[in-house]
Amino acid sequence: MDSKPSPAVVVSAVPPYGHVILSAKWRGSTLAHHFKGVVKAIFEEELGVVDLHLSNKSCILYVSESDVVAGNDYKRKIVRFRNANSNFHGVVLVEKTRLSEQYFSGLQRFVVLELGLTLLAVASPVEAAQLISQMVHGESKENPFRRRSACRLLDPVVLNLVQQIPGVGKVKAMALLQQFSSIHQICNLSAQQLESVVGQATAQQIWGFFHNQLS
DNA sequence: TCGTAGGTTTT
DNA sequence: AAAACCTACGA
Repeated sequence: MDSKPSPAVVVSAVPPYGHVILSAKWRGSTLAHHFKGVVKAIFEEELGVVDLHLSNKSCILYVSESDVVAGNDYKRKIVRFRNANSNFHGVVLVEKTRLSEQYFSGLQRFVVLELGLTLLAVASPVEAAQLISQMVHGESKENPFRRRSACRLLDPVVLNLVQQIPGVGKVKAMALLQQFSSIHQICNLSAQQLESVVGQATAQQIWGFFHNQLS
């Protein structure tokens, strides 16, 4: 069921779950056509330089094969895209085809290294639609397009285990793993060594947790 | 899952 | 003493 009377007023640029907002110029395009049945498209006239909004606070700029090959000052466009959407996670979706692949590494250097945006390559509009569908559907689950607050270097499983130690919460678990990197290491530390990271009371608690056999 | 009250630890 | 932290509880 396509809902044709979409609201004329833009309340916000964040679509409801399972939907994407895309700029009106995509109406009737191959890309939009392949959303059918998987994600719902809401067309919006004034989206500025953005092509597509996802509800996970991401917005997408689509760079087509012809944009790349013709050099259509897409760089200027990407810069405007980045500047206009500081609150969102900017993703540049580029068509990497036989014709455009020779320009890809240059584009990659520019988008990722210089602008700090995410770059995703697809071979065709159909593939782009599939990828976007996956991004939309993966929103509720963990997905690689979500902004991560914590640093990715710490294993979340290990982090959780360390937090099971009484007196140790998020902050101290992070601090401990930053300094000692493994549970195995932490459990062999003396209370004095632990005190270099954590306070005296907590150091005792941690040492006790590993060494006091509770009855 | 997220925010917060209330008690404890750290500085 | 103030700031930071931990935990448990309720929306």
